[in-house]
Amino acid sequence: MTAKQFTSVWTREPRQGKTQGLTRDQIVRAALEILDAEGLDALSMRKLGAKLGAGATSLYWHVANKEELLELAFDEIWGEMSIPDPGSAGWRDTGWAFAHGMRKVILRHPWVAGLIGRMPAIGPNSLRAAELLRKGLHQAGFRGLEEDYAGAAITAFVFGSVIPEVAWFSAAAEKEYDAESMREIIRTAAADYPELVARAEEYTARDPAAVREMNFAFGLACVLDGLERRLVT
Amino acid sequence: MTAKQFTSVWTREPRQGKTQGLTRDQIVRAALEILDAEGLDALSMRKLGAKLGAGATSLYWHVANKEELLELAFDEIWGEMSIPDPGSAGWRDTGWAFAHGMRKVILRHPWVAGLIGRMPAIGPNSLRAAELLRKGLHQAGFRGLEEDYAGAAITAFVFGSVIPEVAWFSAAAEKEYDAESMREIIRTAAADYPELVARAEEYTARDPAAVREMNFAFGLACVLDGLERRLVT
DNA sequence: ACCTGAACACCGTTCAAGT
DNA sequence: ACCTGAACACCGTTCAAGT
Repeated sequence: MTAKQFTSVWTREPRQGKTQGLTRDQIVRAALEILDAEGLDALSMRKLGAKLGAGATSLYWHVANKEELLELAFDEIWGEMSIPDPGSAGWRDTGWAFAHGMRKVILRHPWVAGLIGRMPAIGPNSLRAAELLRKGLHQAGFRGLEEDYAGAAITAFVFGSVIPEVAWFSAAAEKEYDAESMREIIRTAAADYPELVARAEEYTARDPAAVREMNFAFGLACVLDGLERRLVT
Repeated sequence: MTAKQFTSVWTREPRQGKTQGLTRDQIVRAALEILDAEGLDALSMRKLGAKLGAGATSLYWHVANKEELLELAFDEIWGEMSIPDPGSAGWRDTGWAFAHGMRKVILRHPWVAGLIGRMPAIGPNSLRAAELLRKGLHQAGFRGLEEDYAGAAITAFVFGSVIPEVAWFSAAAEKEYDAESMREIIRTAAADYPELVARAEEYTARDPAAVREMNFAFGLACVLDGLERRLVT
């Protein structure tokens, strides 16, 4: 009945590595290498330990568990996002750059897609980004809860766009599916809905990267238009 | 080098259960019970087998692997979505109802959040829903690729909103974290960003379910406004 | 302070064997 | 046609023991 205490990597001091042995940074860097090269499912404590020339269980000295290690890795990559200071650019440009920046980071590190929403984004890099977005929206004129809502709308759209995007291309890539056989499956599965099939055919006939870009730009423009309208009235 | 053939549960006939033994339906229903009661991570082939009074490995006669079993379960729940026929309602109402319907389904079955984007949504229920959305947007006036983009914008927003929503409350619920200790962590982690902390305080001070509802409604209205504007001009 | 190895309690899946 | 059990190759994590 008594509620458990919530704890977090971000409010606990890392154990201090004087000079010897492993450091938390080293571990996170090695984890990122595995994640980038082989994906989320490929990261195991044993494999990570081996890569560092240590036993798997040694890692537990530096990190409470795998979940917290992933929190550290998750935050790390948001450091790559370059966001224009909302002071100089207009809020709409800031939102645009923010959304595209997030998307690029996720496409560069597809494994994050599997972590989004699973962990609190309260690491330093996540917070830095959140603060810049908040500042931009505040300058735009949003106040109080609407400041949150507006920011949530943008990030929700980005996450919801990019998660399936990543899943499709990384599944297709790592399993090397034949594109034509995928189309064939869709044709027969959706045989009852000819218009849906027609849409899928046109969609897949073009350069996939370009279509996805346009898809993203279209939706983002909708969200930003909606926000703008909420400011005017 | 030769690309692998893509296969799918949806285009393969289920092995026919004459009268005896397990059926695929039975397995999927039992899986859904475990998923609803205990969540995605709690579903294992062994546990599912035991629930059905069978060996874990018996399941592999009816289902190729766990992934395909999850595809079946994933599609099943979209059957609960009731969508107004776009013929009678206006497209904006259809979009609104569609988005809220999706959200409700996900909140009722939080485990789906972990599957979104991970599998092709080409089961019968998913397709039925997709077709209704497509029809609504077509009637609204969208044509060609914009029909896809408009639909993708709506679903992206819904998924991106609901995934973190589900993650937070289900993590908080199942681990029974003390709400005050979570606020405390945020306060110290975000100590450098007083405005961000202030936002979080206001956000968490209110009835969480109501705030999330408003958050969702706000963002959805933005997306729909944006779509509307793209129709007019 | 840091690391190790053995051990525990799990996984998904394959496959020869049974009925 | 359907199910079983043993087995394989893994997991994350704990903990007493080492240095």
